[in-house]
Amino acid sequence: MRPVQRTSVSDAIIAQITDLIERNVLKPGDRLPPERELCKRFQVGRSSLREALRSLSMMGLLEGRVGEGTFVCDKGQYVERALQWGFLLDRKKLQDLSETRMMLESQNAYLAAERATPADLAAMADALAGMAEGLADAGRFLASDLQFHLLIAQATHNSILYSLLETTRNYLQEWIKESLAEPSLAGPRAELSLAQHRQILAALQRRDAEAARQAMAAHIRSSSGDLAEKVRG
Amino acid sequence: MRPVQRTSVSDAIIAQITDLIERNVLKPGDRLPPERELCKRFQVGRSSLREALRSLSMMGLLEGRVGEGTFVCDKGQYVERALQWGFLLDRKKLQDLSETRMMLESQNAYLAAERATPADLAAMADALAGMAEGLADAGRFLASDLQFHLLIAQATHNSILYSLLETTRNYLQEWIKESLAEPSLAGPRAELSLAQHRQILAALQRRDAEAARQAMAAHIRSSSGDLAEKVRG
DNA sequence: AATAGCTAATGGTCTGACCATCGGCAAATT
DNA sequence: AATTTGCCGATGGTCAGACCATTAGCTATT
Repeated sequence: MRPVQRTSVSDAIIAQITDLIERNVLKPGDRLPPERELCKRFQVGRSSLREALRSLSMMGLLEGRVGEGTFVCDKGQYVERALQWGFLLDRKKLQDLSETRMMLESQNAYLAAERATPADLAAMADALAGMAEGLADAGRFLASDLQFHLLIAQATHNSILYSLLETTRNYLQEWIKESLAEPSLAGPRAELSLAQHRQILAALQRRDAEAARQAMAAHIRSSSGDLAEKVRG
Repeated sequence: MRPVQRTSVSDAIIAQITDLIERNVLKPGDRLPPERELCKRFQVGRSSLREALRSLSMMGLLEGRVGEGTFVCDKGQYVERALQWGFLLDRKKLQDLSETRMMLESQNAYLAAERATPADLAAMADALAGMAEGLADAGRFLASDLQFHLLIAQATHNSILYSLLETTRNYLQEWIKESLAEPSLAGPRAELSLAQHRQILAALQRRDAEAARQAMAAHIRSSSGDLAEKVRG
């Protein structure tokens, strides 16, 4: 004997709708029939239907707009979202996260060197200019800094890697803010950071993947050195 | 002026409960108060509460057992729920994911070479022996194979990297099962794979991080070559 | 032609009810 | 005394109906 198959109504609805989206019967942007209409078609109560729709919304498949209807989202964020939930629980491990970030950034630099388009490189140059102009303005400097790193991740043209870096940086952001509050970033440190970024961009421009990776690794090591100490302390 | 903050009741509940789990107030295995009790505490209707609980269940954070109550899942099970949607990946995403996995695995090998304890190495040797014994049994061979890779990730002693690798592999495996036929692994391919694993372990044992990374990269490149072709086709 | 106001449709929420299942307990059985 | 049986309350799962807030589209007023 084996455990009997116990199916939940909501799960069945979720399966059906997911199947429709997979088979492209429901295309991104399409509008679903109203909830009350779906209730009649599925022969279920509105609660069960809504629980199903809610779960699908949470997964990024659907989006409900009050007064308008329920729509199919552009497919794209499932995996990223799942990965995000994935290590939601281990967030205490800052050191691990920091290490992961460093690995992502250097490896992204490696890939970006091979794949960056002229437009990607131009955008990075812009961000670098923004950093230079913001030498006196810590806020603007850091914004351009962040943008530079995200542009590199974007230049890998790998959405998973981009989203992973984005997520790790988001988690680390609060501690980064803490370290920027100190005057340590002002003056020579900012100029060092800028020089390192120039080095990275130069490596990318001449398509030297290994140099790009090492430059990025060196940059992060030096720029997050005291961050690591703070974490340990 | 800016758009006013429109908060949904369910979302608020989801935020509160996830926060409790994150802060470890709710530990894995714990039982939540009954739904009707939670309704009174949150001052919300049961529909909204249930929509929230359903979403959390779908994310693998909670598990409802009829007649018993709602429980916090042990962390780790959330991925299994999520990988149900693995087939929604398009080809580009699969390529990206595959690339991410390769990067994670090789980098993990690098770190593992520096950090693996004797116990870690012994466990890897065991897994390798399991592969050797399972040369005729595809199921056992693959299980030992997977275990070997997870052991390497574990040997980094970085929970984030481990969880990331676990997630990516789960996603890929779900898809591999559907698309990749069995016979390709039989015979010489399995022996090649085994030899590559031996090479990796040897590099780890002599603490040669760079060699470990390259050996792992080479292994994955060769072992996932036909997968990549299938993805493109 | 433009605006204000109305109406119907829709998602969001609440309430109360019923059902199937599970755990625990007491009575009945061996 | 140990085991089985049957029952009861608690609980999650489901359903139906109602009300609310928001939105789009139409209508009538300006």
